[in-house]
Amino acid sequence: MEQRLAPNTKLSEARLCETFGVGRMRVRRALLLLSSQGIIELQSNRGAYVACPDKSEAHDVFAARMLIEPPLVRQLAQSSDEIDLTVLIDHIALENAARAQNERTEIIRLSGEFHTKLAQATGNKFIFRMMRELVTRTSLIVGLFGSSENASCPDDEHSNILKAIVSHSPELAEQLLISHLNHIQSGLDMEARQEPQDDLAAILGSD
Amino acid sequence: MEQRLAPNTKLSEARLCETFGVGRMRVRRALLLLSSQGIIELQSNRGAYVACPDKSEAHDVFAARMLIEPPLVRQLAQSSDEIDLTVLIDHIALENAARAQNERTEIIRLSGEFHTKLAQATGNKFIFRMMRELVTRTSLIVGLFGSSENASCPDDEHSNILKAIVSHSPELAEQLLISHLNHIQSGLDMEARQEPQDDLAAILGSD
DNA sequence: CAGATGACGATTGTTAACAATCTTTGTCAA
DNA sequence: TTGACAAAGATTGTTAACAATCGTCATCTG
Repeated sequence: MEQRLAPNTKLSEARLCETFGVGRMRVRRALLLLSSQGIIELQSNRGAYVACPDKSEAHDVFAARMLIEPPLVRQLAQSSDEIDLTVLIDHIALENAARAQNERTEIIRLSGEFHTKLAQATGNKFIFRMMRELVTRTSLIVGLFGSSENASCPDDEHSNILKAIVSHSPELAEQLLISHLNHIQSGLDMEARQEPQDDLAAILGSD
Repeated sequence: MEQRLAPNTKLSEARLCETFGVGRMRVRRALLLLSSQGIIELQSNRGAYVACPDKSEAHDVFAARMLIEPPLVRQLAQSSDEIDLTVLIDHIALENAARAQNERTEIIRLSGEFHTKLAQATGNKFIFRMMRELVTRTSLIVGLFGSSENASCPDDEHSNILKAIVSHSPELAEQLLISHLNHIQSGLDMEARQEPQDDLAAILGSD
């Protein structure tokens, strides 16, 4: 969930085994699950490779989010009384703290997590799972195509969206989120893809 | 994809092995994938059981579909020129044929597939995968809570939705789909759950 | 007789050796 | 030098035996 592995990196079973100190069975099981989530790609008899989304896939991810998230925040804004949003308020604080200290990695992670928690706030397991998958993929894409500076979400758009939700302004919340997604997408440079550096442990936390 | 297994049925590895004539590895891999899709539930050291959605899960599934599908068909209706809808037209024909011959199993299967193909028509891999998962879960639920007669989708609502799409009527298409989902949901009897009969091969087609 | 206890059988989880496939490297010939 | 070909090495896929866990049933005790 942390985006720290160069796309197309080969994940050899043997290496993963000794890295995590587990048997090959566990590794293979984890790889299968990751591939079912589209995070890695399993090539028969050739090994596992970190997914490398292309331009078209990036477009699809944002199209899917543009389809789901606006109605989602609209719904949240309509029924935000029965819903616990303290988690999100705390989350905004975390984001600000990370931004204050300029911890780029943490900022990116938290930026994605905001949207995931937004979905989680609906209390709907399926909506949550769908958004988590889309956010994960978005992180991959931002890591690939994002320019170094504004790779994270623009400063306090999250805060504004949350404010619109708690103040029961569905239209405003929806509009802010649409703008937000557009900002993220337009912050990408679809041509020159840059390689992030390695760091195994992060993405494979789920043994 | 066929809903032919009583929920809570235990899927023993040994039995699956000899049923499909494959090694235990293949079976375990398939079970893991099915569990990641929420179709079965893996209990540690206790085996795999067909998922048994409860009232609350059923509610969540329909809420999720209600969130996604209306914007989806609206979008399809707006941009249906650049999109190939012949698959869906053919599909309607298949549905009618099955309905004419009163093949209940086939009707249910095709009814779900209509919605999946609707998502596929967007050409968006992620939207397709999300809808397929939701439709699969819906099939489980309809099989559990659906009364025997109207378990399938009402007669030609699919046809009307498709017509609205091809005639570029986003609002109409959206409204028809909402009604359609409501019809399905209100056709469920959330109290008395009835047991479908067994039939292994269907759901596990993906070895 | 009710409940607890322990052994047995069945099922799942794991490991390690084996087989199959792919990649690389080295050799040879054009 | 370049290309094809073949052998060696490395990696993945599979199988089968072993270990661990769970459920059941019989037995024992209060």
